[in-house]
Amino acid sequence: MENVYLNDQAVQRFVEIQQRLSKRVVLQELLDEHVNLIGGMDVTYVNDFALGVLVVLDRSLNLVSVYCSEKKVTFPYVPGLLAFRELPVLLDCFFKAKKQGQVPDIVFLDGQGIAHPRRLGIASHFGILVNLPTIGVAKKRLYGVCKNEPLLGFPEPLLDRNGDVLGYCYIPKPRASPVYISPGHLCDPESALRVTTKMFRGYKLPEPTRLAHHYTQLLRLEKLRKQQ
DNA sequence: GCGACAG
DNA sequence: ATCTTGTCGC
Repeated sequence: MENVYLNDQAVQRFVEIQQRLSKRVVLQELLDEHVNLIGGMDVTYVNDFALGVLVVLDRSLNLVSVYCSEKKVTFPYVPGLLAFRELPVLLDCFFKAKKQGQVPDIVFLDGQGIAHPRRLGIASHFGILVNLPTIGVAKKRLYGVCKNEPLLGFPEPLLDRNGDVLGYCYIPKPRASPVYISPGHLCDPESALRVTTKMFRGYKLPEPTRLAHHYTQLLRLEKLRKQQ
């Protein structure tokens, strides 16, 4: 069920959905005092299954809770269409948290926000669907260019073809490759940078996504152990 | 036509 | 993302 191929017409259908949704993305200042409960999400894969995690942290970055979900994968990985592959399992995690009355004030996702060909990376798409501020922190670049190479602790603007700032390329740790920070929804590039730089604790990734990735790997080991 | 291409 | 060991360095 994983060998799903998308022909050009199918790709175009999803691209049009993104173009329509991207008009709903709101870029605005996000105040620090509105960031108390912090969410972080990630997804891993085991054969045909996607395993998702939502971690919730308090403003001191202490872990408050972990929500997880498992879904069969029904969409292939296509650069630019990542959200259609990962959103199902992520939304399920989010709804579990919501049922517990534990909705984060902001959510960090592993991937791009508006630093995307149609300004609708997975962080923006998720933010629109749940109506929450989101920030995307990706380990690789997808779209946009930097004028210079970033230096440790000195963000370098990530620009689109018109010179508009999409986000920032940033090296949080010595000898680490940069991460790409961009606002998803209800946030702007400057706020995304300011809030995200407060989330680093000595690792390449900010605590919300780093912890989400950690729990996702634990789930993966558990899943592999059960089926062998 | 040739690269680039989140996870 | 995943497949995978050792190794350099603090």
